[in-house]
Amino acid sequence: MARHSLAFIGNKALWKCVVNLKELSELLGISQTTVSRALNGYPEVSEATRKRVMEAARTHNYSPNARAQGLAMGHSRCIGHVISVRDSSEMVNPIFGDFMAGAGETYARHGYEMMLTRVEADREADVYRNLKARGSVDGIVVQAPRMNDQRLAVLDEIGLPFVVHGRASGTTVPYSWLDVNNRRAFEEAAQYLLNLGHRRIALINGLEDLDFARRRRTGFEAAMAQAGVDVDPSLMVTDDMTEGHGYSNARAMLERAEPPSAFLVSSIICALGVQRALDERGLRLGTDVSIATFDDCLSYLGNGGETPVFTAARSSVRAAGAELADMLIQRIRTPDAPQVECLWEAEFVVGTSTGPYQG
Amino acid sequence: MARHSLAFIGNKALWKCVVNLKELSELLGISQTTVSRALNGYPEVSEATRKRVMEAARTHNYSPNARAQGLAMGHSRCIGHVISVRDSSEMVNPIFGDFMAGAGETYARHGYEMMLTRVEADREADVYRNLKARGSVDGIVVQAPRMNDQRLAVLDEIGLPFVVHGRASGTTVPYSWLDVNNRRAFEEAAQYLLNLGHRRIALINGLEDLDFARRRRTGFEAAMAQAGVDVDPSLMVTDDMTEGHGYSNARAMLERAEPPSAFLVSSIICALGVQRALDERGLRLGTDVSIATFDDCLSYLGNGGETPVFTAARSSVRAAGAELADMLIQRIRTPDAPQVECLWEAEFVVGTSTGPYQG
DNA sequence: TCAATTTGCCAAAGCGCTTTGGAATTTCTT
DNA sequence: AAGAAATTCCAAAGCGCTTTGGCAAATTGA
Repeated sequence: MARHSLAFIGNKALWKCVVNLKELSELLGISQTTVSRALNGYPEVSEATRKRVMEAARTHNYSPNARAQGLAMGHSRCIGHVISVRDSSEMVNPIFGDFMAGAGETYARHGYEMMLTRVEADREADVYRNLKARGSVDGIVVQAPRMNDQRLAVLDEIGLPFVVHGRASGTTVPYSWLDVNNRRAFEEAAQYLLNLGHRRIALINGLEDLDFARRRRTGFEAAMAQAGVDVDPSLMVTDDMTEGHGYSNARAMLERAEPPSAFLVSSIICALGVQRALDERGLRLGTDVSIATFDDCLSYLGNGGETPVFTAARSSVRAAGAELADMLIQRIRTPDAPQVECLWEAEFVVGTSTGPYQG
Repeated sequence: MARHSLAFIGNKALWKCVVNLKELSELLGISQTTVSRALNGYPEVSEATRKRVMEAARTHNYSPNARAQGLAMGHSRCIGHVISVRDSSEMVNPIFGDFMAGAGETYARHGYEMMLTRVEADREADVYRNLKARGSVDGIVVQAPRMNDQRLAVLDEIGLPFVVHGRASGTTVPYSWLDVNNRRAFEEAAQYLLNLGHRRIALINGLEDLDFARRRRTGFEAAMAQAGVDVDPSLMVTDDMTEGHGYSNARAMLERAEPPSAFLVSSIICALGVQRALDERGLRLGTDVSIATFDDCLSYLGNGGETPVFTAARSSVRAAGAELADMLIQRIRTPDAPQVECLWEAEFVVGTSTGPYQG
């Protein structure tokens, strides 16, 4: 057990950056108890000594050992996030970085760290069990819930606090969630396209075992039904939301006898692929063919400015990360508080990617 | 200290998922020592008891508490990654997700977790100090090193093992790194464009306080010089690598009296923006104007297949993550081993985004 | 056969922190 | 001035694990 030891107590020759409570207390000639209390703001210590202690802590660069502290206090001050990778596609969700940046901001403010685990998509439950058993995290953020997701039941059973980004239709356990009103967003977007005169509208959706994708389709179908337009099932595809899939699906549809005049797409990345398919056929975006999309406000894909490129239902995934982190921390602090449910409406913005149907 | 306690030892009514070593040993009527040794594969325990112990551990869902284990052993089995956010741009690096997925794979195989911290780009050193002082991580992966990056000196000083994704020109401390040969990659790409007859070639680079961006420019300039072509400084920009910046920079250049006939771009995301600028002006990609780019092989931006869209220098950031994770674990295990330096050559692929210069 | 190993197990110390239950010391009452 | 009440501090126990140093019992050697 190589522990960096103090060469000379009372001398200046302290080991850089590794002072522990015991050493600090010896240095000050005060008990560990008092030092600990002084640093943690307990009232049983005079302001004079508190000042002295805090100063010493600063000059000697003391920070309590996180593991020891956690062991003593029974928590880890750590939140678990899980990257699920489907061995089939190996795709990493592009929203991941922005979501984490948002969450990380909140965590930092509350003194939490975030712990990441990568796992194959069907073994997530094992990871949760393990994180709980090892006490590695105090809570978990569940991303991309699926239809009838059994993960929530597992988390509920093992008693690990969690919040969900999205919702999981068909799950019976109670849980806190934050979601965008995906149904409504896509209904609205579809209505907008319909109002422009489009009838053959294609839906390029995410994988429909994901709950949000299913909701989006529902919204799309509702708008179409309301307008009395039949949905051509062959114009609805569900696929990984990559640029490549946007391209290939759009291309296939455009090659058909009756190509769509508008596309409703699940993400900007995917929409860029659709756009490429248009370009390839010499179709002008917003004139010959329209695209509306969902926009997660990814930081490297700005779709803002005066006139956005893409007509879109917009909701910041980064803000969602920040808010969910807050919700989880509340949940951890007050486990008996009622579950929180939070439905955000997407903002619909009109860009240059849509235009009236050209007879 | 709410600790879930065992209701009835010896009875079936064990608290789900929370058995500790002591309880397990009492359950088995064996000392903690022996149970611990049995589970950790020490030889001082008979095969019979080992079997018995391991079975009990499995049925009772026992996993050692990570913090207690870490405290006793003096490590955290945890690797730190830092998300730097420049308050100016607030951009999250889009390669982040894929890099983490690659690294996570390696970590999982070796029993490490990854810990994420978000921090403003100029306060990274503080975070490193804190991670070290609190003992939160056993090592760190440094991403996106800058010119004369002082972070490496800090890490070296505080004795926290680290590896670097990229290199930091002007740093004096020794360190292990893995980098793509960015200079060469851009030299090769520029040469390719030059061989196609292009002379007015624009460089849309990343921020040049980042080391890799500087190297890319060097490569570009070398190729131009070698071909005897003067570089027009106004055709070289350095900016955040977003789609928006790709668009706006390309647009500005295309509006000029003497627009470039080819673009050399720092990332596919950025290249998509350039492409948009071309479309807007009715310029055909690969015919009227050529684009060559760097391709990090992001999982959601496939540029593969028979004929890639973009002519590109290609190197998988995911593979880099996996390899760097391996390097760091080696470094932690054998701190006295010599530093490892690893230079990967990008693979140059020809796509449809480039074509001969149209006099 | 008896000493010398080896085998299989255990009690206890320690990792660095928090917190309980006092014990001194000071200050306040009357 | 003496007892009550704060105030200020401390020793020690405990969080759940690993590891040291030993002690019996089983095995071996001559």
